[in-house]
Amino acid sequence: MREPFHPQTEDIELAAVMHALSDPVRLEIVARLADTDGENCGGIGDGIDVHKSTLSHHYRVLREAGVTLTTVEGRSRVVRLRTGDLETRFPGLLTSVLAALGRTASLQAD
Amino acid sequence: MREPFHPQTEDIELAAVMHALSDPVRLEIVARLADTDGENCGGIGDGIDVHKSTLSHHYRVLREAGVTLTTVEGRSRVVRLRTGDLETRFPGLLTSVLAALGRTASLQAD
DNA sequence: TGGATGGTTGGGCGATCGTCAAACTAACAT
DNA sequence: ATGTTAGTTTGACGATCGCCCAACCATCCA
Repeated sequence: MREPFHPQTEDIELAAVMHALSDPVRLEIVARLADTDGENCGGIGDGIDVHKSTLSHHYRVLREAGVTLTTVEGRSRVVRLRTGDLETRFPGLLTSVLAALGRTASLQAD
Repeated sequence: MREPFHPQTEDIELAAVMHALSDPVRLEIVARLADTDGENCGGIGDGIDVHKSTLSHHYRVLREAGVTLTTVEGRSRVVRLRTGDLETRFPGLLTSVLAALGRTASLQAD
């Protein structure tokens, strides 16, 4: 399958990022991505109690807002936080959000 | 008039704050509050092109999320950013948002 | 080729959102 | 008392949201 759409770093909009991070399910996803060094934790819906299509929707919102990077690996997807891009675009923002979630940002280049 | 409802500092929720800061009009309001040392800039709708009731709605969202503090002064309201409370609850968050808006946080105790 | 796996897409549902308009309330001035 | 000023509240509107279900599409393995 084609690689899905991702905004360029400079096209990431603050309002879109804030909106993406305003939903409990998406915050939980982001928290888990932070736990696993920015990578998706094996199977796209690891214990979050929503339908898989709902989860797919949330992953899309995060991706299109520029929060995550989704790459296709065979028949599964790997999702990573765009830690570096976000730090470039909005310094300190993701770090403080992760801190608020009780996580630590593991800064790495994307 | 009665003083309106404000959440306690410890009751401020991340998702609510993120949601409050995910709308362009509200981000503009926050940016202007940051410009005027956290205070409302004379007249609650200073040049933002929305109806006054819409503006009132946005001020309520910000207040109930814990982003702003609204006090009644005669027949007008004074709105301030809850800079200190937010820094306590979610360190660095408001600062990075204001930086993203091209503003500087003027940290003061509320 | 066929079947299972992993995820997306589209439709539909109720709920919430941002907006405006109109009515209302409270504070001040005359 | 009357009017003005400043803002809230209520109700309505279309748009979007989060959710599920069903159908679909790719990929991999037999």
